[in-house]
Amino acid sequence: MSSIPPVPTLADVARRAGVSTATVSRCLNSPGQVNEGTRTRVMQAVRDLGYAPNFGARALAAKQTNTVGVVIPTMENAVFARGIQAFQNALGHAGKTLLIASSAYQPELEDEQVRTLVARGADALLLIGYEREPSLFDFLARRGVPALVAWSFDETQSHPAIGFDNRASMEELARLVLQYGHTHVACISAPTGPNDRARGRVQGIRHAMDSAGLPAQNLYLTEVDYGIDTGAAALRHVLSAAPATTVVMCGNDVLAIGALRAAREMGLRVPEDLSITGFDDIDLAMLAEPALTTVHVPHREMGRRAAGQLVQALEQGTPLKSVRLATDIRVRQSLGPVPKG
Amino acid sequence: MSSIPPVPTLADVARRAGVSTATVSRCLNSPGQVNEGTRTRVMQAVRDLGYAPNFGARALAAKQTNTVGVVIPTMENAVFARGIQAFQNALGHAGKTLLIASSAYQPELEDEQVRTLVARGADALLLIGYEREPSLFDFLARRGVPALVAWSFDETQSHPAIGFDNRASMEELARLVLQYGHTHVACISAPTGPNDRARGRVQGIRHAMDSAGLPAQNLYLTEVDYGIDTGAAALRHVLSAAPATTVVMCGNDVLAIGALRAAREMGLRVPEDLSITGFDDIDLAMLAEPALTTVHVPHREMGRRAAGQLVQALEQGTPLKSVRLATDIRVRQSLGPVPKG
DNA sequence: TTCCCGAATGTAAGCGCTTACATCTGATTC
DNA sequence: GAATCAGATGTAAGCGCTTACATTCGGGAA
Repeated sequence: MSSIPPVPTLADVARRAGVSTATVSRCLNSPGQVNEGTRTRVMQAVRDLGYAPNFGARALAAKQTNTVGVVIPTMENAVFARGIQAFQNALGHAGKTLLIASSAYQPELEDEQVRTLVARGADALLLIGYEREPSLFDFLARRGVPALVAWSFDETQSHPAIGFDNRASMEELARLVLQYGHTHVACISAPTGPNDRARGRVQGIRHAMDSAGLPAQNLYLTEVDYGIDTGAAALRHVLSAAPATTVVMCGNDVLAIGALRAAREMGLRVPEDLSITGFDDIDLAMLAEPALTTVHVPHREMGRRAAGQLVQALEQGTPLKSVRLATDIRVRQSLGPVPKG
Repeated sequence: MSSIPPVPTLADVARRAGVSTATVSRCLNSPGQVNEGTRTRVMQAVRDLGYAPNFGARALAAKQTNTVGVVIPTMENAVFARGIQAFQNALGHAGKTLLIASSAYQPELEDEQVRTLVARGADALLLIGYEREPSLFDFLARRGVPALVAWSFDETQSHPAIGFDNRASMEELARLVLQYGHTHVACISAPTGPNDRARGRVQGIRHAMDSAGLPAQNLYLTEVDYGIDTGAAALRHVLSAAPATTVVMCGNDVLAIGALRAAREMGLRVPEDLSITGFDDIDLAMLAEPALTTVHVPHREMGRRAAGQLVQALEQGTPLKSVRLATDIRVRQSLGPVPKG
């Protein structure tokens, strides 16, 4: 592999520039401390040799890796891709690199991946949602790894988080739905078991209906995995299991798009025969036919600010603070009044 | 921060289990070598102490980080998100972690990010497209870092790659388009300057037209940045700059979706008044109205196989091999015959 | 001129782990 | 019962870098 010319080390550079390794190290890390002439000589040697510092050695000696980890359900969900892209950009500007692990929505994997990321040298972490073993947070605290929860915000939770209140946002949308006169609501949700975000959204609907004096059985809830096809299948199921349904509130836009497609395939007009809503406001939401009424979430801002906080925590030791971001309802064509008759 | 109980080290575990550090290390890395009784005792100590290995030390001593890097234009493009997600999954199964950098399509950033990734300890790399300084490949070779190009395949290039032939795939689609009788083609492409994939696609169209005996000026080419809105704007521009156009071939589906939207806004029926095609076959392509005729690319397979090759290269020293993946045309409604009259 | 001080540089001690090699144990063989 | 051997474990030498501390040197103050 690394045949004749072995990878150069700091010592090689030092020898070539006629200085000590300490000076080379200083040139690289705090150039201000080094006399200009020396510095140019050293940098030349670095270039000549094609030197690049050894990561492990640097991490070991400096006790930090300049790496931040994130555990994400999946990048295939545009919602995460968007937020994480912004997160990564901001991190890059601060000289940090992103380490990614994905859990494929399997909760038992999540905790393990957090540990893996820490073992892989993550200086700080971003976690999606609160849902994890308390011992995990202990572990992170003990190791001094700042961890910020994102995509969720719940004032009853103590861990610092940046996100929005899933429950309140969905409740707001549900209120709007009820104003349109709907009384029989179906909800197609992602599995709520291991997912505080999905759960919060369902609670929001429940609460809005409750406040409006509608009985619990007027909400028909079904849980399916993430996907367009599963959303489509769920719509068919809902309409046969709860035929009185006049509006289907979906836990996210992808499910809603699936539902929309199924409705079209079944010959139902949206919103004349059936209303459908989403959550997230992905690009697709606006492009769908009819365009989807949904909850807009500031994913990019969330990613950017999450990075900012983590970088500050790492560099200045600033403690993490919870931030609640505002969401807003995007009223488009997929929601309409209750069909007459 | 890491207050009273300092982070435990291998030595702490060894002491508690009453063995040497070597034994603990072996328990962790090759458990088979250790007597079962000893192993349970050690593992118990590991758990009691909440020990997790120090990454830097491990990397330094073992000379590898089990980390693979990728430089990606952006995760917000579903095409990359999909492939990278599959890549990451496969890597995870092999015990490797993914390090991500994104270039935001800025070529000058790319090379620097490759170096950063290497300095951050990436054992191997995945690069999108061939387009980079030759010295970069030298650098990687000298450091013994296997690097695989993805999303492209070009037999005239020597570097190992896994991907598809952008030129040939687009040429195939263009042939189909010409069969429909179109003679005045417009192409909305991503910037071809720093992007061999975009360039290949344009060449494919050129070549098909050439073979069909159509003059070069019958192709109107415009280049715009990635995005739905830019695609929409480009369509308006194309139709005013080249009014004879009867088909718009877009360099990717996102641009095509934008074009579709603009056409709708302009009151044009697709495909009756104007045909539009895409490339990539993202989810959106099938859901659009009308559904998009496009080139289907096996992104997930590409990601999975890229991971496989890199892992093999790392663990068995298997040399990287170029793989050409097949694409196929998905004929849907957005392409139709030339409008009469 | 002598002394002191700060800037520039050098010296060397780890950082926590892996691993080649050495040692020890008990079973197996003759 | 001695010799042999394999399996289990211990010893200790680094891996390449950062950084506290030591040293050197030149110039300004006294």
